[in-house]
Amino acid sequence: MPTQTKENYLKALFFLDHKHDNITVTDLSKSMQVSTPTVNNMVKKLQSGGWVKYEKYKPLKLTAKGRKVAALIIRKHRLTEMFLVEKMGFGWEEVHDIAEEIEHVNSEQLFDRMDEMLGFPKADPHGSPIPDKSGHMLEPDYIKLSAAKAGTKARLRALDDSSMELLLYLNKKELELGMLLEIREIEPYDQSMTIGYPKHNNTILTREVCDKLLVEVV
Amino acid sequence: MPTQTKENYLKALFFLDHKHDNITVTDLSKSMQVSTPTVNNMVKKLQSGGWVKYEKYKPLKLTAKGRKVAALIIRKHRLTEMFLVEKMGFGWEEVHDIAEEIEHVNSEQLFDRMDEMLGFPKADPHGSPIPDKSGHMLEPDYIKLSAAKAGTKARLRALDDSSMELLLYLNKKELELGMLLEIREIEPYDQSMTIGYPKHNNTILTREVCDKLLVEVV
DNA sequence: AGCTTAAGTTAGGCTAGTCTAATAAAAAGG
DNA sequence: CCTTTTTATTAGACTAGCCTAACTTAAGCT
Repeated sequence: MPTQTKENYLKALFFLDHKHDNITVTDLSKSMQVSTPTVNNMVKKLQSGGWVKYEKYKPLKLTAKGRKVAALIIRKHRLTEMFLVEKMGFGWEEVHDIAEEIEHVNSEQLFDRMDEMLGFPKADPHGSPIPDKSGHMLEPDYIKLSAAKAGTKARLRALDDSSMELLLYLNKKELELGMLLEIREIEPYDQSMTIGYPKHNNTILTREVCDKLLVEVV
Repeated sequence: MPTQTKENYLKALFFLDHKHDNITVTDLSKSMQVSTPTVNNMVKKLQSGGWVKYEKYKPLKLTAKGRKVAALIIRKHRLTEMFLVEKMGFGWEEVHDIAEEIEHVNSEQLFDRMDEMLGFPKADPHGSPIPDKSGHMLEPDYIKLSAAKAGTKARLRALDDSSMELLLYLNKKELELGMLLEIREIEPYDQSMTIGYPKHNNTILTREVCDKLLVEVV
């Protein structure tokens, strides 16, 4: 069992792995908000534990074991977020920090029970997939709204970033997961989009926002 | 904000405070399962933080501030236990260890929400009182069943010890909080009691067990 | 009261996780 | 391809928590 700190490093590595192909010490240090020597020191320990493959001056790689540990923590995080929203009435913008702490609780039973009570959900409140008990997670191939053409109809399925700021912005715009969006117009100058969706017929969203909305074209 | 470790020391001090009048370094070291030098070192830090009053070779004392911090953690612990039992279907013998971890989660909202969902309970699943948000807790003056006379009718209200072993034993005997107990007979030789209660007319409980059952005479 | 035992304290050392400063290797760019 | 810049590593130090061994103070018992 890795310590709580090590679990956080593994989680960060897991996420970096899904973006870049080559994870550098610097990437991880930025993601963990610690100095590079700290990361250097830590990856050596993570290697001794068999969670990471590390060779001097080479990119970092998660081992299968490390990837599984990370996925199971993400599972606990996302189940917790879903539980907080669905069973305890929290808003989707309030749950991240709480889940960040509860994800380290050592109790299979607790999370299995949440899973059961939630009816074995496949995604968390932000649309991110929940890994199964063996650490596998299927990532639906949603596209960014910003990549869709004018006239497209698409359902909002997930967010590429669940920062409090974005979530509060979407709350204000009354944009929710599952809603059907229709791209009415794309402004050629700045790629901002005019979107229609329930209760909002012509809302303008900037490129920056559309980049973070993952949709399923219908 | 004390660290998680310090919170555990304060909690232990709080409980010791309710038993002995003079808390010694040795008491705390036994309760925390660490060496006396470790405790010695820690109480100095707890003093700098203003949670404990400490003078060399003198008994340890919690300050008002320390007592409040401890009570609030106990509040979080007991609300969590209650939530796990009432809202998530756990058995009263399963919840201690999980609550031991969740009690350190830093979110007033989480515990307030539990409190609300539970209807502001006054006791946890083992009958222990739940401190209020300002750290105050009223302890009902239940008596030990072992202190009652033959013929007494009393309601089981709380346990003086919630070890897994006792809880599993009580499960086996189908003894639950709130049940009306009637002392049919007390064996003079070993003080074991013959008790009647729902579905069990003549169960013998040893002195050791009766010492841990807190009742309200009716 | 004086000696013995128990309890508390100090000293010094260990791991986990962090840092800064200095150095070494790799990558980038003329 | 050689120099500069960026990135990675090493060295050494610090805090939080823990330990054992040695020593000191307090308590307990003739």
